[in-house]
Amino acid sequence: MQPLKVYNTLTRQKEIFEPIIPGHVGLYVCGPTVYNYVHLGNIRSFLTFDVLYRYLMQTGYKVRYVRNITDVGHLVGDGEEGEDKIGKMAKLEKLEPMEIVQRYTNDFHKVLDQFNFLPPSIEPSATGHMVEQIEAVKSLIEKGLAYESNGSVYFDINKYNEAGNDYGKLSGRILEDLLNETRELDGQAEKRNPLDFAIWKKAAPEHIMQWPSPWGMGFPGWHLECTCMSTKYLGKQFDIHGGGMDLKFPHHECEIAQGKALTGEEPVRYWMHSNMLTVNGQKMSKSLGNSFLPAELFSGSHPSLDQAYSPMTVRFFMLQSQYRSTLDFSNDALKGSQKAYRRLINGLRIVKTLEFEASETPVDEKKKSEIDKAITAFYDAINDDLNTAVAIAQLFTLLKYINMIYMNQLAPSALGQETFDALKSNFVLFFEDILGLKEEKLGNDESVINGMLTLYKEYKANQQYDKVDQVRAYFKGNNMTIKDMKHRIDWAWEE
RNA sequence: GGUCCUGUGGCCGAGUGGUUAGGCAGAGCUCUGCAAAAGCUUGUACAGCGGUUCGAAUCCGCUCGGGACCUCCA
Repeated sequence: MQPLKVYNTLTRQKEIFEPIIPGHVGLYVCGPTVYNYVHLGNIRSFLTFDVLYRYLMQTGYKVRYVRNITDVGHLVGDGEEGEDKIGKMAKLEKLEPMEIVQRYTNDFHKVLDQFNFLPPSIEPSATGHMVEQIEAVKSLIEKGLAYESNGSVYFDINKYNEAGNDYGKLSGRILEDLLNETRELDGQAEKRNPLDFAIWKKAAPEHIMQWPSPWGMGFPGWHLECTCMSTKYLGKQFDIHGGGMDLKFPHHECEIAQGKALTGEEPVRYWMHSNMLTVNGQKMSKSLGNSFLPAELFSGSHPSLDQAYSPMTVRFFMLQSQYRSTLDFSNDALKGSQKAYRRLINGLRIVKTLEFEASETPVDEKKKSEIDKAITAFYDAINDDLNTAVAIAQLFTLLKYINMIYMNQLAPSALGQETFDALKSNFVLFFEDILGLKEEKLGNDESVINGMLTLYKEYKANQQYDKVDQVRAYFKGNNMTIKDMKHRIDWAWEE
């Protein structure tokens, strides 16, 4: 089996993952700014790191997974006129800022739960770390890497680079290029260099979220919270930092600068970025107005959807591509995923009931070897920078054998006890524990189903075919289908 | 304009220079009262043009198309 490799944005290549402390992993992922509902694009990046988190734990690491909640400091614009996103929504909706935060945090948690994401180990909020942020600003000023200007404090890019650092290395920016392209933004006059970014912003009197500081009333800059919280909970240097591609610049670039400036250490070993979800080839984003809310997807209420799609269908759909590729979102693609996902959950139901039976059938080395290979290939795929698409392909190989055994087309003993057991346990492990998929109950409870199934058998035995058809129609009406096999009769979720 | 990514069969989507990715849809077969499910078989492919190579979807160049970041965005 291959060792785990991840694509490190910092070095632009896949690297073998080696934690700083053997057996332990510190993982930080940028969470949402809770001023609005999370949309589907956001979900993709949380999904990527949910799978990573699950897999790391599965392979025996003790993982501390920190994912923040941004509840202040994220500006609508960048200049002096920039409004805090939370504050803006609070004004619009005539609510306390913390009501906004609570409402959308609740929604966020609900949606994540629907998608079967594991909760992080720590979920810190920016407002809960005001002291740390103010201390960080003080410290940066003392080090001469930040300066106060008209009640705001800015990070000094030139000083930082003069000290031997390389602002722009993560996103591949060249300082002069950035300077040439700088636009006329409000508040630039306060800065020594147009590229300097705010670590503390002076608040106008009417600004509803503000805190006292040595520089007057204000609020922290967006990038600072992640630096403070990751350092506090994971240390000066930690293993993995994740987020969407669109956060590379400026957010993550600024995090590196702040971290390095504060502690003298490179804050992160492996930077991982998930790619964008697209709609008709274009990035899904709130500002473009082409984003889908999870709730709209689950109900099918979005105008461009022609049916509802369940959370697990969507999760599966996203896992069919590799996280560093863009993924295009469409009805046709989702329908295909729904069918494929239901085939797999039918397999999941079946595999849990399969028992090994010794028989005269000799071991079929070819089949045995194909299963063993698929299991190894699954791990190799995940280890190859979380290639869930290739991993899922292995699941279908395993599914084929599960179905064959179930349909009496293959005797368990043809695989030998060991491979049979591996088939059973790994299918469940891969599907539920690593990919984080689960069976969704689509219809009635089992007692009703079993009663109807008994009726079906009776009608079938009596050759009452019109009644048989009625029972079939009942099942179909409940998202199920009858499996009328030679040796037994059972049901499955309709695909 | 700068930096970077990308163009795979009807659709989605993997692909480390030579060996079937996979899924969905389509066709045929087995099974079936008829179906469904399941299994088996199967067609259509690497944007275009050059180059490197014994051999390229994969490397290089050019052309055309799509996209991302450079401003808030996962």
